[in-house]
This record gives sequence, C-alpha cells and structure tokens, in this order.
Amino acid sequence: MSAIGSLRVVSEARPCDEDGLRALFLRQPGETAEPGAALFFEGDPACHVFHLISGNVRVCRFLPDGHRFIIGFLCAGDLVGLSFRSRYMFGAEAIDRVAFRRMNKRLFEEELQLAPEHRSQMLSHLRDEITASQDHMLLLSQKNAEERVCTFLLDRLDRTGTPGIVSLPMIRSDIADYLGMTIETVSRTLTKLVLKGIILPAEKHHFRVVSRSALARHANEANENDDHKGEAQRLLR
Amino acid sequence: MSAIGSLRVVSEARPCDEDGLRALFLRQPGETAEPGAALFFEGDPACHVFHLISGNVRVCRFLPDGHRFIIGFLCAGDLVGLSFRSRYMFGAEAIDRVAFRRMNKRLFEEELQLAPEHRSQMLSHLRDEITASQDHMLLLSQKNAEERVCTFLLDRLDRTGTPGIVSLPMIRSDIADYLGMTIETVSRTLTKLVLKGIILPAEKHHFRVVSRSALARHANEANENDDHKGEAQRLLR
DNA sequence: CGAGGCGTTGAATCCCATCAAGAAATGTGG
DNA sequence: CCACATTTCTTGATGGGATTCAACGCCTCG
Repeated sequence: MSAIGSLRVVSEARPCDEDGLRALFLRQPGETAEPGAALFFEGDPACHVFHLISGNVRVCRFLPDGHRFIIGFLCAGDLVGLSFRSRYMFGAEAIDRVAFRRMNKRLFEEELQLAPEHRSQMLSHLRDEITASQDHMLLLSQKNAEERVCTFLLDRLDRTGTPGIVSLPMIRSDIADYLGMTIETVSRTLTKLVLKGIILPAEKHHFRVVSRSALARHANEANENDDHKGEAQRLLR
Repeated sequence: MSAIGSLRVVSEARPCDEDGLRALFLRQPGETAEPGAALFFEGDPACHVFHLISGNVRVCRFLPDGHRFIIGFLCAGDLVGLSFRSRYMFGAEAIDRVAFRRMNKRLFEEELQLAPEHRSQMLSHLRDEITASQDHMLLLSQKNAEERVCTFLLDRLDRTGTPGIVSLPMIRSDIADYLGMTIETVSRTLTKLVLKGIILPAEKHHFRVVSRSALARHANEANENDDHKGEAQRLLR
C-alpha cells in the first residue's frame, strides 16, 4: 500500500505492458502545452497519438446543452489517442504545464506493423480503457457523493508520488464533471471527510490521507483486494 | 431514419467491419440457453469468445453490497468476450431463449494469427466498446430520468427490426440497472412519455414511437447527425 | 487597488429513491 | 379450465440527498 509509483491494480497483476509502446515515442521531439491549452479537440481528425512526459491533462466531452463531462485525467507515462477511428471522440486539455511527445498515427501504425509484439500491448491498452470505463460507470450509477469522492481520492492517492499525500492538480469543476456532481457537493463532501478525520487539508491542491483503510471503506470499493485484507477491513469496522 | 436493420451510426459511417470476425464462428456448433441461464459468470476464467445468433443477453456486474449494474444488452450478431484478459470482468445472462456459437479463446487467437486482416477488426470492435462505454458514462453522469429513458428507447429503436416499433425484451429491473435508476422511475417515465404522446404502448414489451425527432430532442443526444438535420430539429422546436 | 477565478458555506428547492399497495401478467398444479 | 402463488408493472405518498441559487472569503494578476 505504500509502494511509490506502483500501478493501480485493476483486477489482476499487470507488469507494465505498454512500455514497449512508449518506447516508440522516444525519437519524437518534446513539446509543451500551457495550462488550459488543448492538445486536441473533440471532433478533430485524429492524426496523432500522444505520450505524456509530465503534467496533467483532462479528457472531456461536451453535450449539446453545454454540459461538460470529464472522462478521465492523464499524467506522466499515459498514452492517449489509441482508441480513435478517424476523429477524436473527446478533447484533451492541459491542466497545468504539460510536456509530451506526439506521433503521426500512420507512422505509429507502420511501427506496429514492424514490431508485431506491440500488437498485444495495443490490445492490452484498449482493454484497460474498457475496464476503467466500466469501473467509472459503476461509480456513476451506484455510488453516492461520499463514495464517489473517496473513490476518487483513492485513485489519486495511487497516482501521487508521495505516500499518504493525494494531489489534486485539477480544479473543483473538473472533479465535479468527472464524478457527475456539482462543485458545491464536491466541496461539501471534502469538508465532511476532513471533519471525520479521514483526510487533512495540506498545501494548496493537496490533502494528507490519515487513514487509507477508512477511505477505502467509505469508497465501498468492489475489490479492495477481496482476499484476507478485505475480510480484515470488514472485521475492523 | 426508416432503413431497417441499419447499423446505429456512432459517429461516422462504418461498413460492417466485424463480419470477418463473425465468419470465424461458422464452423462452431450452435448452442442454446434458456431464459435466465448464464453464458458465463463474472470472475470465471475467460476461455471462450461468443457470437450471438438470436435472442437477447444482458451483461452485468455485481457490487459487494449486492447491487447489480447492467453494462449493456446484446442481440443477434453481437460478439462478446473479446475484451477480457484471463477472467471475465462481467457475467452474461440470457434474457429470452438465446442461440449462440462459442469458440475457444486460444483457437480464436490462432485464427487471428493466420488472418492478420482480422487484427484491425478486433481493434475496431474494442474501439466500439470504448465508445459505447463513454456514451453510457455520459448518460449516467449528465442526464435526468427522462433523457435516460429516451436515449435508451432511441438505442433500442435502431436495434429493433420493425420501423417505428421499439422492442424491450428485458424486464424493468434490467432497464433500471442499466440506466442507473429504480424500476419505479423507469415505469413513471415511460408513462409520462406516453402521456406526452411521444410513444404509444403496443403489444407486450413493445412501444410504438410516434415521433422519433421528439424522442431525440428529449434524449438530449450529442450527435443526432449534427449536420442540417440537427439544425432543422432546433428550428422546429 | 479592483477584477475575476476559485473555493466554501448556507438556505431553499427539486428530483429521484424509498416505502407501500394494488393491478396485471405469468406460471403451476389440481 | 380454474384457483392460487409468484413475478412484473404501475401508481401514490413521503423523505432525503443532491442541485440550485446566493453570498462571501481567498488568492492571483493586471
């Protein structure tokens, strides 16, 4: 639980399958995007695949009534653009200063032809996206405000480099549009968790997690390692 | 809008990419499942890929608290099982009498090796699953009861063979668990749509759609062909 | 300093879930 | 075919959790 930078375990152990894919980008020049800038827009011709070097990106779609939905957040090491046909199905915007490499899709596919072992990595990546989507759907359809926020914090906790600290580089409205709630409810729920002693406000955009297990309990997660660990948590309640 | 059996257009025209994949199943023996029977269970080793010949299947996951979530519904022509690693991430249950073929996954992958053109069809299928998941997330996070039901009806309308008729072979609780609401709200919303004159109750498990465009308007869909048609609808409002 | 974006908190409202009851449909056995 | 049990569907009454509307403090930046 304290391993730094460990991958989030979705459902079974998974040694960094996609490292091979990432290696393809090393020849590409590094680029940067300023906060708020778009890497690409929803609806644009999908001609590049992206690899994030540093920084945070939000991935979003819009409804005709102006509502925004955030599909997810990307950070260092993440790939985006593999799951498109001819057009981007969503937009990607820099949250903070972002460094990335991009690769022409045609070129990317040629490389894939040359190195067939990358095929399975590609599939692997797509399967992960599907799994992530389904977990997200589960959250949206079944969880209440507190469970949503706790789930989100757990997720961020595993992505943040410092143990016991969760970093929220995005603003409240990003979180709200990701969790399917309003900024007010997000704010209220965070306050409630602080009052309950589960998290502590730390520096700007950071919280200290006092009790990971309490967080997990309040998140009502499906498989918080449904082995002995899960049992233990149930008994401790 | 009246073309029978036309594929639902997700975002761009797509000639039946996966027909090649489907052809692989023709050598497999036909099987059937009775209503309520499971094709496979969530958590089981994923050793088969399935191709539906006829009937309807619900695809679902369970939460530790007993809640059920329905990821989607399958019908004739659909494939399922492509997006798994070693275990099924969800279960599949027959809604009515179902005919299908199955294929050992290892065999399936060998066939894929032999016919590399199937690779892209495989990717295509996974991308469709991702798109569907994201549309579903959008529904769950942004839409109210009426919009959800209208979206669902539109979706079913395109899957039903008879123009102007939407078939709902599944029961209310299936719909509820798919749309993230209760059976009561589903029922009330359908009643409301009937009172509004948008749909008419037809035979058991069927509704007649009086006005597709009204349905689309109430669904608040993103891309109801965002060309002139969309404009026209806006003007007609 | 003032403007504007961001975050928090309060009060009122509303949509949907919950609880409850009954109607309609389906199935089963005599 | 009917009586009975069970499941499915609908409708009503009520309450609660989240949204909405509003105000205010904090911070950054020009």
